[in-house]
Amino acid sequence: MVKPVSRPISHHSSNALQLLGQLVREARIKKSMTTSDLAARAGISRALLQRLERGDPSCSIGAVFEVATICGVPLFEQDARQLASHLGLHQEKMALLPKAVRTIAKEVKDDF
Amino acid sequence: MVKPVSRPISHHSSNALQLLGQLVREARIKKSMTTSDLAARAGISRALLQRLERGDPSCSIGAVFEVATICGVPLFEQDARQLASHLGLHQEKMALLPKAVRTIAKEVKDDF
DNA sequence: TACAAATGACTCATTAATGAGTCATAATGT
DNA sequence: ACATTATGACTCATTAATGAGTCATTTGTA
Repeated sequence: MVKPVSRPISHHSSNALQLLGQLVREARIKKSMTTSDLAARAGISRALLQRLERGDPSCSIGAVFEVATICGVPLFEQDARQLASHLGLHQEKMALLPKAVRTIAKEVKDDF
Repeated sequence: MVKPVSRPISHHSSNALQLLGQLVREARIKKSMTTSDLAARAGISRALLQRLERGDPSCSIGAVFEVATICGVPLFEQDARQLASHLGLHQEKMALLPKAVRTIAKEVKDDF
């Protein structure tokens, strides 16, 4: 009965996770919403919201982003319209990139 | 055998998810890493990485952030140091906020 | 062109996340 | 100060995510 080791995570990622959680919490309080309120609006359980705000890495990103959106926490851009247009631009941009990455062939012919 | 309806998600959240996935993919290609390479470095499966890049909302945010970090995709700030300091500032800031949000008591005494 | 490798898109078994519930404690408004 | 409500922190059953594997297709290069 050993408790399985959780997925290792870099310090930087962990910081980002915690910051996002705090931003959500701050925004929630600023809007005078209870944890139950926000959870209900986001269609998730209160328990999950609590884990979100704590910066739990195992939460689904969909849930986190949805909550952030409801609270008005900016995900990438300040403005939603910018987000949508950025998505479009990137889609066009991606079309120009190579479809597959080619790895340097591992040293052939060194069998002497 | 009905396929369970996936968690409803707002358009805005969906956009953000897809954008993040594309940024990861773009960064990966720019660094000439294969999906297998990046997945291995992040400690996840190739299948999960593919779902990440597609913007799948069900992926764990820990996996997504870790991959983004490895690729050098900025999560919030441009600079990692800013991220860490922001986290500190927010922690102090939070100490000043109310610990609990109080809901207006539901109309009492309307039983006539 | 032909070959080797990368990608995308699946299935399925296993593992982990989520929801529901409970309890103790802390915080708020009256 | 008191009553009420919010919060935090658990457990556990259920549900969904993840990893491993496979196959067809596409891509880049010799």
